[in-house]
Amino acid sequence: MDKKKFISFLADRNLKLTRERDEIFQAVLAKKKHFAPDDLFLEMKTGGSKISRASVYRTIPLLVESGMIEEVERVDKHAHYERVPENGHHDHMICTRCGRVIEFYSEGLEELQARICTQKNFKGTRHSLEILGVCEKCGS
Amino acid sequence: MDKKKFISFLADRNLKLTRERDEIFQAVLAKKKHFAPDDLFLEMKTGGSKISRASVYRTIPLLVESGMIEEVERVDKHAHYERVPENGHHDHMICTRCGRVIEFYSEGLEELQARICTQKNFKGTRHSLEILGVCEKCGS
DNA sequence: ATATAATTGAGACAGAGTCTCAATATCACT
DNA sequence: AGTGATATTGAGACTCTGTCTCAATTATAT
Repeated sequence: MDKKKFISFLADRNLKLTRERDEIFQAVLAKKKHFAPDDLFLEMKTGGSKISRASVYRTIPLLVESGMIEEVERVDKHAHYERVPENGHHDHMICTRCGRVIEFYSEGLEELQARICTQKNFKGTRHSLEILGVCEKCGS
Repeated sequence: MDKKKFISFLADRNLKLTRERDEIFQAVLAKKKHFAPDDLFLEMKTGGSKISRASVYRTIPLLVESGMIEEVERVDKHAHYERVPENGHHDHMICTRCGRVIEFYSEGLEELQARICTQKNFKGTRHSLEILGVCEKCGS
């Protein structure tokens, strides 16, 4: 996902590339891990930006729709996002003791899901799989 | 999940079987579909109970831990739960157009996940898989 | 340069869920 | 059954995430 793609996404929908959207795009680009919208907003503010909470919350769905980020686990009460990684989609294991998040990807799992969708005449576009349990370190 | 199991779950943890917990247990038992905690609370109130919101919110994690209910999809902003069905666990497909929830179960999917957990030395206890997309009816 | 339509920020608002603490209820043990 | 130690409750204030409104501002096509 590069900026050109985001700009053309906006253009396609008659949306404007404003300074605010650009700032948010950059801030998200700098994110290496999961983040919550409100944290992003606070970080930007702290970093000197004049952005408003509303703009952050308004822009996030655009980033999702343009394919730059996706919503991830909600162990917590509120939404979390992460950049769609270059190396593609993955799922998560979440340790209920220490909160560690382990990313994994299984081709077999993806294929099996696709097959199940076909069976049910369901056009799956994305999915989220979270396995809760206890990680190696905590599982003494 | 019957009441005896819940009672012994409580006993194991030095928790008391109060009238309130019992009321909530019964109310949840009567639920056939997904429900949100706040709705449950309001229904109980409307039904004449003197229960407090705090008690409902406090009891729900106990029902989850005792295996009576599990948290399900969060397309919405808040948590939803459903009774763990007699016929066992299942996953969900969620139509992003009409909101319909399709339940499905795949033995293969379960096994594959178990295998992945083993590989990662992760003790999976439960999982939630939601496939988002467009259902048969909406996918014209 | 201008017109039009999209966008912004501030802050009020809404809704879910949590917390506090004094009053009360449960249960194990007589 | 009575008692004491401990768990639990309800009310409502509070927090936090997220949404909405609307007048002022800004991006873009022309």
